[in-house]
Amino acid sequence: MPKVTIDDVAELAGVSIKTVSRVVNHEPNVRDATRARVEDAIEKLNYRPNKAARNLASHHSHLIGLIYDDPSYYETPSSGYVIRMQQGALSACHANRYELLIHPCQYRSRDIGKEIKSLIEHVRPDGIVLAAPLSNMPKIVRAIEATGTPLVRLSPGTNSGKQLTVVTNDREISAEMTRYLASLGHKRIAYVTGHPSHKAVGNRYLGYQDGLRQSGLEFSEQLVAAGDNSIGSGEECALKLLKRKNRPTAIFAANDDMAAGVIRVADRLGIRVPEDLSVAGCDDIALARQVYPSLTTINQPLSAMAERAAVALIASIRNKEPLQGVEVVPAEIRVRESTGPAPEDARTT
Amino acid sequence: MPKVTIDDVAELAGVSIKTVSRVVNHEPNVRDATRARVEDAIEKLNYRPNKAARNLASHHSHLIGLIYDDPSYYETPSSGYVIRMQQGALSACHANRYELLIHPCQYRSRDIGKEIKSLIEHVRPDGIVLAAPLSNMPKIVRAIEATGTPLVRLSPGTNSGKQLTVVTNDREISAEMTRYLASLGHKRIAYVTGHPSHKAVGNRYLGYQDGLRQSGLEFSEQLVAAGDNSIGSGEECALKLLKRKNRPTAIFAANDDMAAGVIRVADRLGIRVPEDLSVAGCDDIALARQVYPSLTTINQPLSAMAERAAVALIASIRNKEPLQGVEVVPAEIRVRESTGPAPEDARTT
DNA sequence: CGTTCGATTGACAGCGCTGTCAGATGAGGT
DNA sequence: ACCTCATCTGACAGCGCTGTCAATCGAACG
Repeated sequence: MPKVTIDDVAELAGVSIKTVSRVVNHEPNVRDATRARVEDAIEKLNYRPNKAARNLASHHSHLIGLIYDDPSYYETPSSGYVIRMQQGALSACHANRYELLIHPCQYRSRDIGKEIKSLIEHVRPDGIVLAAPLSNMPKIVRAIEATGTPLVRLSPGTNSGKQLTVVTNDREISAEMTRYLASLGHKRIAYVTGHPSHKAVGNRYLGYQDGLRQSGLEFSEQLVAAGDNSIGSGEECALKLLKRKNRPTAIFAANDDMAAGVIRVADRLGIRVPEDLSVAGCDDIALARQVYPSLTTINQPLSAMAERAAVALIASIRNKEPLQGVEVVPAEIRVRESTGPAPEDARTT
Repeated sequence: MPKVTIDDVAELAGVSIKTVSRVVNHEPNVRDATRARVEDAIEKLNYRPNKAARNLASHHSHLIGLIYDDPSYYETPSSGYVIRMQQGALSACHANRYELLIHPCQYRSRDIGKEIKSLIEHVRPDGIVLAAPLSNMPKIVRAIEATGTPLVRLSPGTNSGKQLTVVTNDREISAEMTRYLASLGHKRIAYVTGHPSHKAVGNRYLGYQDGLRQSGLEFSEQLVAAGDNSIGSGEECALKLLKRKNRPTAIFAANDDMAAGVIRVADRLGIRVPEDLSVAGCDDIALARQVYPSLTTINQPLSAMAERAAVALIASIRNKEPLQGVEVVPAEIRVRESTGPAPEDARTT
């Protein structure tokens, strides 16, 4: 691999190195003919710009940091979460000739603030994407802000405001799911709430209520059971809801694990899904496709959100414009086998 | 954040910048007193070396690439796999002031070779860790070799030899698991094989046979069923094995998914685990801890393997020594609830 | 045909560090 | 006191690129 430098390209193309630099960096003010000549030379020589030199001269690291909660401390589900975010962030970075540096971290550790600050000082990324639930922890957000590195937060529960925030439309899409169930003829649509500490999950509950209202159905505490996001809690809630004399014909759970629990209990009780009972979840985890019947659910556009965050970050670095506001990446309903028309005998009730 | 350069440190410490550089890079031939003085100055000024400048001057990128098969094309299980490798590689890199660049890729894509070559030429990592199953694909290995970048392969099925290879002791540990079952009094220990294309899984089968021999038990085709690594195939195999008149008292499956299938079937058949039947798996996926009873299994030291690979890579870059041979990272047996003493009435048979 | 002004191009000075190599230093031996 | 040799230290020349700013070009215009 004989090293090819910008000088070689400049010589072959008969221009100055500065012009080559302009072409490589897609800068304006290069005549088309010149650009073409330079591109030819680059092609011929198989020239690859040296990142270290570029970084040194430009005072940019061309690195984006993705900081998230280390999933290896938990059970699997969260690892899919991480992978998808990485994917989105990676594709945004690569499209812009940036690199992505991943940094899982344990927010429990006492010195997490110092740790992150030290990480940033050493690596000097040009920007940082901070994933939930870290995006909602003041200690961490402050540590990053203290370094002055541009920051985009993903799905923070609260909106502390300074930086850009990328969220999804939890409430609206949950309302839509509820309306979808209503449109199938369901009158008694129950809801299984999630862990109260999880903000997004709270929004889903509000969306459920919106959806009922929009469909002309009445909200009733009788049709709500409180889960904690686990499969087990989904089972308990299902049991509670399905043992009622006037049992619901549809159950909407705040996440897929609980929805899976509902299906499991229905199966045990001899209630057919979706003929006798429609079940809907939220998150579209792999499990949603693996259970039988497969689960109608709401996807979480994690990849798209991370991508959006990285793109915004890079754009703001380029334009030297500050990063602010809230960006919404819409989620979608994935209709699968677990939902269907309400049973005939329930439609009039 | 006023930028602190090496010159500032040199001035404060009253030495030349070269000496500061020596201290920062842990080079020898610096008097202890001098080193201490410089370290004080670094501390006082909160100096952080500039990576770009270092990379440029040293002709190293201080980057390690981790290339693996993009898990987002499959169902979840593999994402845990990726996370664990990332973890191991990350910790090795950070301990040595290297950064890790992740690169998921789809090996199906026709131009995968070119893609990887181009990636490497652009990024110029100092070394590459190549995960299974990519580590076993000649097209990919050749593409990397063509760039001249040092390479370490994880668990390649075959040993094409040139580069260092990090593997685990599949065969030995499977033999140990078999002996463990035998030591519990089991005489009829069945085996569920995995997908034949998967090399590691083949080694496990050999280990099973070794284990039987070492325990003085006879190998019998009657006690082997052929699965394909899926839960479903585990169920079929279990059905086949457990319907035999002289049914096995222990079943060892080549992976956890199939072992989970075995447990499920046993449950359906009213066979108690572990009282009537011991079940062992392999891989220690999250599922192994989630099923009831939890699964005795063999862990896959993915994190340790990736860490070892990165450490070896960095060491070889430092010493400019070539990288060769095979390194074995031992796996361990995780005893959980699914295995126990053989039933009394079977111990003599 | 001379001017004007934006578009295009190039000369040059670093960016902050490391490799090289020569020079300084000092412990130990004579 | 002087020499030797291993140890320690510093001067200096880049690494390959980008930012700055001045120079040049050329189409439009009077």
